[in-house]
Parts: sequence; C-alpha cells; structure tokens
Amino acid sequence: MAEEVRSLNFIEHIIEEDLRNGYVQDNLRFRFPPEPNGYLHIGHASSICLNFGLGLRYNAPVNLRFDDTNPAKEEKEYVEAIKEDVAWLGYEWDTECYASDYFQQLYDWAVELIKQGKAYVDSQSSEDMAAQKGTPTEPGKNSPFRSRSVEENLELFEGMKNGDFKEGAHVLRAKINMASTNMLMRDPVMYRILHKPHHRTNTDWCIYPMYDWTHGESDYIEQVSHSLCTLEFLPHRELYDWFLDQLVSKDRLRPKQREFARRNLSHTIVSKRKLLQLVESGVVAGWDDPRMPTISGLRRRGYTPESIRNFADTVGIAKRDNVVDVSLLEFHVREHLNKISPRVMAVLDPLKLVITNYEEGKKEWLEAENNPEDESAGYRQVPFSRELYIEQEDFREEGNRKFFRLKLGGEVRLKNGYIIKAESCTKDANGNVIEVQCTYDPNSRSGSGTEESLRKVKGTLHWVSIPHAVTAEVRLYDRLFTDPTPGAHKDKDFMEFINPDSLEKVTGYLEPSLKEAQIGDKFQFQRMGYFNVDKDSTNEHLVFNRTVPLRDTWAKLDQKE
RNA sequence: UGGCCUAUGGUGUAAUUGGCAACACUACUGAUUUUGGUUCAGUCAUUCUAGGUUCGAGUCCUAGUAGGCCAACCA
Repeated sequence: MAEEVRSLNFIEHIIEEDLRNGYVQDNLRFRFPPEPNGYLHIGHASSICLNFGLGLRYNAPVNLRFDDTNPAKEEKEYVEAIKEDVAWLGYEWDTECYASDYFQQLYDWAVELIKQGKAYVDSQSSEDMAAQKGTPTEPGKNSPFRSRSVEENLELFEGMKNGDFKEGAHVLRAKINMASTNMLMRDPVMYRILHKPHHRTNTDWCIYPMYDWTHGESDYIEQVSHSLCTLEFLPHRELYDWFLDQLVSKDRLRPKQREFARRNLSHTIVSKRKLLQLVESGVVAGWDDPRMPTISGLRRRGYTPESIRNFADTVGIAKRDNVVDVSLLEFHVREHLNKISPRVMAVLDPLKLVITNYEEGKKEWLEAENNPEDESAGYRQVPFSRELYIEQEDFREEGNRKFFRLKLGGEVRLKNGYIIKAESCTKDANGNVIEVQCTYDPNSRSGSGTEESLRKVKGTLHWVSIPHAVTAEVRLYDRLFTDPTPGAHKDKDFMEFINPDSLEKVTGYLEPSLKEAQIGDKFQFQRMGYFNVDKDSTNEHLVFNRTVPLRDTWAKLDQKE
C-alpha cells in the first residue's frame, strides 16, 4: 500500500528547517513532561502523540519526564497511573526521568549564578514582592535585597538549603530586569523553602526549584532538542532562554522551546481542578469513570489506543484556539471497533415475541457470522426458540412506508434466522404493547439456500431467545455536559451544564455466547452500538459499558417526521 | 491602557513558502446491504475587514477588527 502523503505540521516544519540548516538528525530528542499531580486526560494524549509521534518519525528517543518540583501536590500514585496510560497508548519511552533527580545539579548551578551576581536571596514577604512586581502596563521596583553581597547571598542560600529558615522566610531570585515588559523577567523566583517530604527525595531537600528554573535545565541535562509545550508558556520562552544563556556550554546541544495550542474537546472539560471537582462531588464515580475525559476513563469506556492515536493525528497541531467536536473522537473509535469487534445480539429494552407456529419446547442452533468486516473471525451458534425478545422500538402497530421494522401484518427478518409476520399483539391496562404474536416461514432460514431464504424483506431485527438469554447490567453513557464548552462561560459555572442523564443503567438480555465474556472484551451489539465488559463485572453479574452507539440515520429520520 | 500570540467551510487541519483553496469529521442526497451499521458516489468557501505591492496574494506590506495569553514562593 502506498504511503499516504501527509502534510507537515508547523513543529515538523521547524525541525525540517533545523535539519536543512545542518542540525544532525541523531541529535534529535523529545520528551513528554507531565507533573504527577493528577491523571492524564485526552488533552495530554495529543501532547503524547505529538512528542512520541515525532520520535517515531525521526527515529529519535523520547523521554518520559516527571516534572516533580512541587511536593505539596504530587504523589507516587499519579506517577504509576501516568506510566500505565502512556504505555497503554502504545508508546515506549527511552528513559524514565525525574526533575527531582537534578536537584543537586540545579542547586550547584544556582550557587554559580549567585557567584556571578545573577541571583540573590530576597527576604520579603510574597505580598511585598507581588506589590513591587508592577503590572503588565507599569514597571516593577527593585527589591531592597537586590544588592546583597555575593557572600551574604551564598550564606543565606546555604542556610535555606540546610533548613535553617521557615517556609516563606527567603526565596532565591534571578537578577534580571524589574522593568521588562515580560512579567516573567522581573526577577523570577528560582527557589522557595518548603518543609515537605517529596515522594522521591523524601526530606533530603527543604528548598525546591520553580518550574522555570527546572524545565529548561532538565531539557539541557537530558539533551532534549525540541521542548514542546502549550501556548500559555510562550512568555516563559524568554526566561527559558535566559537561564540557558547562563550555563550552556558550546560543545553541548542547546534545547529550544516551541509552543502549540492545547486541544480542546467539545462537551467536556480537562482542567485538573475541575476534573477533581467532578470526582470529589460524586458526579462521577472516580478518575476512571467511563464518562471522564481521562485516558483511564476512555480506556474503561472501551476506547482503543489506536482510535485515540488516530484522533490525535487527524486533529493535528497548530497555534490557534480550537474546540474539536467530540463527534470526531467518536468517529475514530467506531472506525476501529467496526474492524475488530465481534458482532453479537443483545436486547436492551425487551418486548416479548411469540412465534405461534413454532413448536413449543423446540430449540435449534443457528449459524451467525462473527464479523462481516473480518472473514477470519468465523462463525458461532445462536439458539432460537418459540419465545424471543426483540427491541421495544422495533415494533409498532402501525408504521408508514419508511418504518422498515415490524408492524401488524408486516414482515421482517430475524437476523441469522427466519422471516416472520406480525399477526397480533397484546396490551396491558395502559395500552402498552406487552407481547407480539407472529408466524414464521419455516423455509426462510438464513443460509439454507432455499428460494424463501433468499427473499428480500426490508427490515432485519436482532433478537434473543428468552429461555437462553443471559442477563447483564448495561450502562448507557451520554455526554457529561449539555454545553459544547462548559468551562468557557464567564458568568456560569461548568457544574451548571452537567447532563443529568449521562448514565442510564438497564438490564440487557444477551445471547448466551456472552456468558464467558471477560473484562475489557469488546463487542458490537448489533444495531445498538459498541460495548465492552466493565471492570465491575463478575461471573455472576455481568456488567457492560456502551462505548458509543452506532450511527443511527433512522433516529434522525424518525425525529423529523 | 503595555507586551506577546492567533485569525482558512458548521468543526479540526493543509496548501510544494507568491501559482487551480486540499484532506478528515459533521450535515444533507443517492446506490449497495440479512445491522436504518459498513462500503461506494455526490452536495456544502467572497481564506476576519479595508487598502496596497505584483502578471498573479490565504501567503508579502499598511491600518483596523475580533479572540487568547501575561501581574502564583503552581506547572
């Protein structure tokens, strides 16, 4: 198959240009740098696919680096979850790195900066420092401690390191320019005192480096060539470069930071704070609730790594604000699941159907194709009997020409089985149909080769034999938010847009082949959608999640009428 | 009232760097179909506005407009 010609995104253009200008391809190296303070979500997936995709494209190593400089918010649990998610997406990192591994080196470099007069210890309160910082339209003022002697700075900084001071007493600041139009250049804090144990270095340190003093230097230590981050870090680039200017040696590679726009998905939110709020308020059952946009939630929902990677690829990367419609994600999961999912029959809203001319107590096994998209998937046997369940919405006493399903006096084929004709129906006191009586054509069995079996009827219904049916809890999910951009309203809280019907639990009646289904197994319930076995499932109590419904052109048509 | 970034169908990206605005999704037609699924064929654009340079502008220039980011001892 011919390689599809794919156009380059702007990051790839930058790399190609570097290569044309003499950059050695072997020196290319990337990294994915999550802070281990929460679970990865679909937005991270884009970044993961970008960095690891570049690694694959240029045959370059990609590090997984934990940006663990804030022990107040970070935990080992998140490190493990992140590793699991990246691996599940199908990527292999070259080296597992931690910013905390560089604490000593960072400290030594900071001492060097102090000696060069480029950093100083400030002993003001954070409020005073904030007041002196100025605003985007007004320049800041120099700190009274800005001209401390090198000796005093050295002594104080060492004291900070040794734990001689309490939190907030001092910080180390870079001496740059309090009048810069870039607020980040107004003597940014490099270190703060934090008497908190770190999940890796424990109590070895009581000063911790800030993001800006850590990130570029970590890139430099790891010799990352292109450090890619989201657009809100663009103003940090000037500082990233300033720090690098102070310590890069000529014989080593100098990393460059480039920024891309984060991907936003419609009908969801990805802010860690808001995600946490959903979990803590009990709106969802946890970080891996199948309605969550987390990688673990999508995995549990039944999404495949392939579908998420294809989604990220299709969306691409650029520099403008965006909201990708969730229907594109759904397209990709359907596209993949369509190829790999075995077809089965399951009735989720049962209506009893009795075939009056079918012998009572008789049972026969019908042959059913497992996947029309994949011949190698083979066939299975499905039991058929006199009493079946069909879907409630597949029967109407009367229906117009466009209603291809079962109506009184009308014919329909039972998938893999016989052509039946609805003769009558029984109703309860409220007028609801509770049973349909029909007759079948014994010569019309699917695959029997008879003239009757080849007869065309407009509709085909899925069904399940009542005496053989296996019951299961089936969880039907809908989008969590009713608004396309729940987090983007200035006057309204995103919690106001919670969809009250995002989860519906029903009892499903499944063909007996599903009895042995294992956690994670994926199926297409024919005419209904794609489902997988949830981790709550047991042998006694099967639980299925609906990953995504099938496209339903009839529902749209029917709604219009 | 500062600095920086961005603007291409309903959505997301492309456009060999100045040469026929392309791809995918969505929506809508129609064909095929023992899943109203899949598959196949088709339809849907004054490239934010106004000027300018040029044989030729989505791309370059000027001026607007709109949106975003920046004042944490978070990342």
